Amino acid sequence: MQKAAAIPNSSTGLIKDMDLLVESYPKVALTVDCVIFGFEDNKLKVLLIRSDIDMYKDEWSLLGDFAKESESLEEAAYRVLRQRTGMQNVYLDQVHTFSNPNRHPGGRVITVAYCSLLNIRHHQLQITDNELHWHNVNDLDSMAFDHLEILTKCYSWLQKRIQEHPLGFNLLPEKFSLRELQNLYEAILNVELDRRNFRKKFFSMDFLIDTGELEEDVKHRPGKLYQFNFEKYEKNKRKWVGIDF
Amino acid sequence: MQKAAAIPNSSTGLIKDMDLLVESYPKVALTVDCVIFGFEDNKLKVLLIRSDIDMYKDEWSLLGDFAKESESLEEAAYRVLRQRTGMQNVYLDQVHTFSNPNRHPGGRVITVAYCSLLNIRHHQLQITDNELHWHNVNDLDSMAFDHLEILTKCYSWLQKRIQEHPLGFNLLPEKFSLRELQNLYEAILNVELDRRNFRKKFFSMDFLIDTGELEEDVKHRPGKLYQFNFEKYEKNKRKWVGIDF
DNA sequence: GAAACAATGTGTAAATATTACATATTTCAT
DNA sequence: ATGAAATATGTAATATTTACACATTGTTTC
Repeated sequence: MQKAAAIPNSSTGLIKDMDLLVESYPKVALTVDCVIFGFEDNKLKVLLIRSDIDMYKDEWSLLGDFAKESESLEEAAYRVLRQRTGMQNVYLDQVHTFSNPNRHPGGRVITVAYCSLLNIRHHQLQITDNELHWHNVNDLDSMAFDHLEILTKCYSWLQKRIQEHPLGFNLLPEKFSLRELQNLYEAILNVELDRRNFRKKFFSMDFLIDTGELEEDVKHRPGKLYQFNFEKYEKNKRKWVGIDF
Repeated sequence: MQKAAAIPNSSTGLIKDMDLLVESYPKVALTVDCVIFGFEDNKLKVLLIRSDIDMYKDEWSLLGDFAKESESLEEAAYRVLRQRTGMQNVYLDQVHTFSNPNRHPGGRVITVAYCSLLNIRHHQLQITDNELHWHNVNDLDSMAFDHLEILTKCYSWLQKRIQEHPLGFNLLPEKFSLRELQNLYEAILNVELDRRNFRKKFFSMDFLIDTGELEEDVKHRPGKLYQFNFEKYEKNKRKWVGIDF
């Protein structure tokens, strides 16, 4: 059922019937894919699901879904997060859109990749559900569809982004030690950092709140526990990050 | 003509008929919009076209088009650039995807914004064609659709990006003076920069080639003309830009 | 409970990068 | 020849980053 292209108004040259205009062009299926990062055992993790597609039956894939008729892609991404992890108010950011015509075996499907950061402990993963699994980001070398490419892009994005904004806090528990924070940065950036300089840098940023509490159940001298001052960060981020969007 | 949803294989739970799967979800029209930046008279410009949509008949819009059946969005964006400016091998980068369900009056249309940088002089704009026009980026306060939002996003993106990568060279003639380069940065970042420090910084980056030539037709002492060493930039960008993608 | 251990917590000097600022040089216009 | 207006360059002060050493605190072991 092919509709005719919109016909410009003969006197003005302007298109009046927008519906006809839009209908006359090819349409595509649209998905979102969430790259959900977590942090555990000093390793950066990503939440994956066993592929439900026959041709990728031995592969893992990102958590995604088709966009519904009248939701924005951001809404769709939040919906996927909520449905799969049960979590709300999770950090989420759009990273890139993947549109290779052959990326999906079922036809033309465009996907918009979102990067999400959450605290694994807050998320009650049904371990009984062996369809979902946290993977070490650095151990993956094959995934369904073009998902490894998407993951790689989001990982690079995160590495860059975490050096400009303190996103890492989203991956940590509410209260954390400086050592945990440093382990997180080392895991994401794949480098070793100097303890003293790391500490100095974070204190100079001035959005760590000393809770007065100490670590517990730790083998040696317990470290102080801090909280992230989200409020202060929101107020000041323009200053210390430079021009940004 | 509604197709049934894909039926999982009863024994494995895996989906076999991908076509059915994809067909069973809502589809959307897909466009690319190119934010084409240029530089002239020490002002940052953006190339816009008079809207051909009746409801936006007094507004300007970005250069865009619907994606064809089997081209990637990047290909579509290059096609738009080629068709509208006649130029090839132009700098192009994907910036963001806009998906507000109400952003287009004709129905659900997703658009992927690309940022492009080109040298206005290389581009033979048909000035007779009053449909196309270079606008001062900072003078725009209203556009068709959500194009002002898209432009704003791409402009912020450019401001950030130009401080990490020397993209600005794409906006300048092949040979340029240091003053022109500085004017460009000042126009994009909307700041005044110290001449001496600017010079020092760029020379330390070490991809300016002294052509030995001087400016001509200039009122006072002519400045040296430089070329950008694209080769060296490509080889070294990882080092001086830090982690990036 | 004293000593060894293994972390945390803190300070300081050196190197590097950024900022602020001044003077000499070259060409054009008169 | 002179003055005007830009280019070209250097240097000191400041801020940031890096490298590195020692004291402190709580745990474990004997």
